[in-house]
Amino acid sequence: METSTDADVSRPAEAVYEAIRRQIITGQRAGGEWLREEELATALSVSRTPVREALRRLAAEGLVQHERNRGVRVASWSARDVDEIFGLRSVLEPWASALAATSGAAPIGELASLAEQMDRAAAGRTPDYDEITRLNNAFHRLVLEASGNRRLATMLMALVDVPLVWRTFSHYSPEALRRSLAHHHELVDALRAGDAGWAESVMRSHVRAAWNSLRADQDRADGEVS
Amino acid sequence: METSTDADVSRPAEAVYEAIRRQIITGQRAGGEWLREEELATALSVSRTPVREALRRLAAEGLVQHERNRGVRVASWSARDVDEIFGLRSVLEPWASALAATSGAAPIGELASLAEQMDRAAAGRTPDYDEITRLNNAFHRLVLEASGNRRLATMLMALVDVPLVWRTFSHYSPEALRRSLAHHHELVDALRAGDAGWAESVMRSHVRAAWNSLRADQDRADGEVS
DNA sequence: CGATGCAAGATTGCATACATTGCGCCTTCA
DNA sequence: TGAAGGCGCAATGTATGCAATCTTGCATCG
Repeated sequence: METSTDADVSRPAEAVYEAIRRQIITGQRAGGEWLREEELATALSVSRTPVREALRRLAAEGLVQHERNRGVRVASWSARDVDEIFGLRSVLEPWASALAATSGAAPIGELASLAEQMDRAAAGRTPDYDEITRLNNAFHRLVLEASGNRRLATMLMALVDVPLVWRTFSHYSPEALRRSLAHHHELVDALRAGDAGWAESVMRSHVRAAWNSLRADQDRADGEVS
Repeated sequence: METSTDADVSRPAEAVYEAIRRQIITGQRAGGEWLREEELATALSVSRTPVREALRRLAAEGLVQHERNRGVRVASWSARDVDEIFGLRSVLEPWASALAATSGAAPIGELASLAEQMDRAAAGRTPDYDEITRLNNAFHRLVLEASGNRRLATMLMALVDVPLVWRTFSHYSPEALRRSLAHHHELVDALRAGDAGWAESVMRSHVRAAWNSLRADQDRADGEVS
């Protein structure tokens, strides 16, 4: 599923995929916006062929929607989508955490370091939400990989990346943010202790708290997320 | 994820996708076998373009593996793959069943009918495994759709379809087969009763029993599954 | 004035031609 | 005789051209 980091940019198809993906996730492309093959091709200095390939791939991941003979448009997310994604995450990520706790493959040191870095990024008067998001993603990714189930990791990473569009952390209240950061530390402790039940429970709290923050924010702003 | 049934065959790309998929699932293409674009194109009377599109799609679903500049080969499944897939199913399908029990969207009548048809297909001296498999898939598909979570349904269907390669039911002992069929009826009852906990539990038993049957068979035959 | 039909433009879908990469085999040299 | 290097074939990756389809604007008719 090749998510954001690394990837061989030397091949056009890969570079195009990364470029378009980036534009969507950073919000440069609004939800519902049409992605024209020709336009992207000229902008990226390639032909339509690799562009088409990238778009099909993004469609498979759910970041764009493909309409036959009409084109591809950036996916727009409804409250239902949020519920579906967080529902899945609230089932799968706790399980992944439990597996990671007993697999012995969890990189405790790295995870602890990431948790601390997030603390620093959140300190001060104006939290660096982009940095927090980046670190948080890396954290979750490591946990998933430590589960030992590659398919689980692949499926979940696609789900975890999608919400990037929502700038999740910027919706958090200061208190919710502090709690979220504390969860990370607690999860590290649970993993270090090899306590599957504890790890599972912490992660479930973590995901459901995030879900709730987003939902609370939606109720105020209502309507489409992206 | 467009699985087997329906789908517009009028468009070449779709027809090609279905054709290749069918060849893999029916076992006409062995695991590890190379799928040459040119060969498929001439065999299906289209150009390489739609063939490439179909192959990329199959790669995204995990049915084939793509090696850069070398080609695409049919995925070969190890014991680890079996564990990963059934591990995921044993977490997600019970949850889907619980959702279906309370959503009120479960098509009880259809499900009951499918369960009975499976009984008939399994009766007699020589069970019709292909028919049982087809009905079983339809059954699981309906349950997933009734969960109301489209992403969950999509993700799981890809997982449920993959084991078709393994001819799961032909590995069952007569007793295991009877139990599996009984599970279907019990699940229908649980759904009819709207008892989420019961539905979840039955489905978990169902999946884990299937997992065990496959594993027992593997221990005897050992080695690669496909 | 509104609705319908049609035609032109735009865009995707497919086919084909060219470029690039990887692999195997043969040659050659130590 | 074995290993290293290069050449040639085959297959994928990319570019481009053509056909089919959809949208849109305008003209025409009721």
